[in-house]
Amino acid sequence: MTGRTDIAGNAIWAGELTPDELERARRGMIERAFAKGGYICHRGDKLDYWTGVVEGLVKISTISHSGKAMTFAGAAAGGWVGEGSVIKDEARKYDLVAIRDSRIALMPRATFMWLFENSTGFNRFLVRQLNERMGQFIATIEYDRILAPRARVARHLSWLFNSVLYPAERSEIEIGQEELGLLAGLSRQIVNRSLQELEAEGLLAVSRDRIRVFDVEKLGRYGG
DNA sequence: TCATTAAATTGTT
DNA sequence: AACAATTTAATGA
Repeated sequence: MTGRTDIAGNAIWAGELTPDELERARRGMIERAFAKGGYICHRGDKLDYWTGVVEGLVKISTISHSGKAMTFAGAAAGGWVGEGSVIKDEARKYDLVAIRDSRIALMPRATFMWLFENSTGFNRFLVRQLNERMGQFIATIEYDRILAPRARVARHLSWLFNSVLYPAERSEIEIGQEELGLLAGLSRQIVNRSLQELEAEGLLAVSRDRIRVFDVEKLGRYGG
């Protein structure tokens, strides 16, 4: 950890790149630490970096005109966000907030654009990711008003296990109930009750700071 | 290794 | 939001 980690080499898109491209990606890559509650960027900022979560948990959110906080998505370790703003070279349309102490990888816009224009593998990754997120946003629109808290918790959880966004195979994730509440836009109490209900249905098992999922498929379809 | 205490998280109201 | 119960981490005998 004192010597610098190979952020690029360990990134989920590293496998899509040629050795040459990967070497290029390594250049200028920065890693920064953010404390719990810290803003990685605010809406309106012009952040010239593509952002990856090395360790920790981040939420992508904004404050609506009515003053209500709204979370679009969460990003756990291994997730990368913000390519839209980087590609279009425009200000961020949302806040990036660390929900817990996190280590964030930053890829300079110049590097990102080079990969974007030269690496087919990198583009393959981007298309997959954008396509996957599109599906999530559509789901968000339909469920946000309609579905019960239980279903919201279920879907947010399933997203954290999304195999496209987080290729690493795993059956459990380190996340507290308060953190999950921040992601889903629900109070800790509601999350607690919802998790107990989902557990009673045999979809998952909760323990301290940890949730083990038995049926990701079912969670994703929950209530829909 | 075990016991004690402090801190963080979860369960309830 | 407040409070109790539970789990974990840290400390020291």
